Amino acid sequence: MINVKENENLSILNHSCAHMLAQAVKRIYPNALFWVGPVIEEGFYYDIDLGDKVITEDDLETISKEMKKIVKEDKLIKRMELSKSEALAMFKNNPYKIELIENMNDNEVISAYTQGEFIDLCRGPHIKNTKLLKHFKLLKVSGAYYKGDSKNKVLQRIYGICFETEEDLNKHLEELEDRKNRDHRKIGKDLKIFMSHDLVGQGLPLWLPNGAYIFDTLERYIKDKELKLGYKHVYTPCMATSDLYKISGHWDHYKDDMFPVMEREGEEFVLRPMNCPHHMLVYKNELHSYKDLPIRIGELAHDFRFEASGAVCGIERVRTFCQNDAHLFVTLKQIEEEFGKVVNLILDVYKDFNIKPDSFRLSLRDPMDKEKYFQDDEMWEKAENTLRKVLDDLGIEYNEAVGEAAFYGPKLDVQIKTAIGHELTLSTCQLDFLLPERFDLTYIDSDGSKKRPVVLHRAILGSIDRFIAYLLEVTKGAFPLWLSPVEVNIIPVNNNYHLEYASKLKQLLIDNNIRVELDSREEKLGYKMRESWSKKIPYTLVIGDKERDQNKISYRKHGSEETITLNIDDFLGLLKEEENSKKMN
RNA sequence: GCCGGAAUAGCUCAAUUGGUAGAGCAACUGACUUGUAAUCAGUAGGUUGUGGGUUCAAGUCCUAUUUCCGGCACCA
Repeated sequence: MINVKENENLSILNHSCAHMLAQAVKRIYPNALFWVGPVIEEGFYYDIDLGDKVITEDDLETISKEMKKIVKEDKLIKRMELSKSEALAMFKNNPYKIELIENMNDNEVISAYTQGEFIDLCRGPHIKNTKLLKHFKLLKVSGAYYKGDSKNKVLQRIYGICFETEEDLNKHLEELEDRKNRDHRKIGKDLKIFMSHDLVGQGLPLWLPNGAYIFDTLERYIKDKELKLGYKHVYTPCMATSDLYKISGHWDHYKDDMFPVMEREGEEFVLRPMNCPHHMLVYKNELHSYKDLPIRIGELAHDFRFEASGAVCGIERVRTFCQNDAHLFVTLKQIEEEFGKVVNLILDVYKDFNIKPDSFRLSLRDPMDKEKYFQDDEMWEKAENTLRKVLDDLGIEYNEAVGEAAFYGPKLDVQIKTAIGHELTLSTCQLDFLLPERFDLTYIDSDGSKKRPVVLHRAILGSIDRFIAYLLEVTKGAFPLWLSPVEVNIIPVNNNYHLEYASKLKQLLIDNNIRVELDSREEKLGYKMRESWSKKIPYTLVIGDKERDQNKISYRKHGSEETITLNIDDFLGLLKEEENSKKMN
């Protein structure tokens, strides 16, 4: 996928195209007031105040036509430089531009660009004339909060993209179309992974047998890894009294994003939005010696969050989800080593799934945000520097994101990009000095004194739900053998002659723990092959005279047109080997 | 939640300006007995998301609501 921002020529082209869009909008809506029109990874947009007017898809057509006219007019794009007072005078009718100008330094040279009758405040640079903007497309329109703050009014935002050639533009539009076919919602429906129903509710997916198999297999996979690394798994309730979250501090931050309180016999209960408080109590259940630490408590835990209706998306963002959660209780000295082990576990798992993350993000607090983050500068700096050091030592490339930390501590987030371009966190590891304080957690140190442990929160697969969404998109539903709900599909050439042998084969595969189906419907072979292919079953066996008489099997692998004939034992060996290797396609 | 758009058979989609809701696939029945990406014929399938309203007449217009889609905001 193209990244316009990383390509200097394309950036200039798209920025100029944003100006041309504004010019066209101004011609059609003379009262339009313009805010900003930046270049983004996927082209450009312009935020516009049109009063009560709302731009529709139809209006995009009209605006596009006007833009094409401007291309034909071949306006020269000229730069002019202004003093601050000249700029203020020139844009006096546009309060948005005035605001931008007022925020500039008094002695700064302010530039503006003109093309025909249109002028826009802009740093530049731009292309020479509008003729070069021929190959553009307006893509979508939406409301966007002024300055990105939901308390502000909504401006009209128009998105578009511009290329140097017609071919580049068409290629990009095709890619956009192709992304829709990789969307986990489409694949999840086609392959019967999950469903939803109005009567169950928004963001509450139902896992169908295929999806449930994948879900369960991932759970066993990660639990096995964790067991080997000394994790102990627990089961804790999906609910608790609201007091638990008042102690943890989550209540103050997130009560509006939780399902509302259920009250019975004078007690208040809530569905849990996360598991940290439960695990704190598990730790607190016994007295701990420094010799016991680190203690690693894990749980595949179902959580409930009342996500904003506009945020819910397939199984990628839901209102009930299963976290691959764990809390590591460590001494100060163990932080670095344990954090490093978590990062290594993440890398190990990513190797199994061939995951190439978009970025590693070190999420820091915003020191200005006194409301979200607990106030203890020393604690924050210590925590942030520790994470930084471990990442540096491990040689991991990362970017730092101020204001992305949890309220209780900084974290490492592994970011991925979905097929339709959402940036999401897959794995996370968070350092926390606060909750041990809130829950008064202690261990007895070697000198007999009580000490406070530190907590690492971590999720490797993140939420199983989101992880499956990701897998659906990168594999397009063609799962590796070990995760495939059905591994082998047997098709007899002719039921009259081959069904008996095919049935025996099926039983043999079942006895060897292979997930197998036998398609004995009275349909044409070609028809059944097509269906087996479209269900993305890894191995399709065709069983006829040859196989029956020689006690063999013939298979075709998903994605290949080659037919291979093998002895049954060899085939079983092949399946076992492929399953164990966890090889991705 | 905010700004828009959409909702028609299990799925993918049709239905001129308001005038008898259709097709393909899937399902079912029958015929065909087949060696690798759709055999043929037939049958059935719907209170057009839901509730109100306008009209002689509503899938189509108005209204409320639910869900979905595209963004924005949010994401412990």
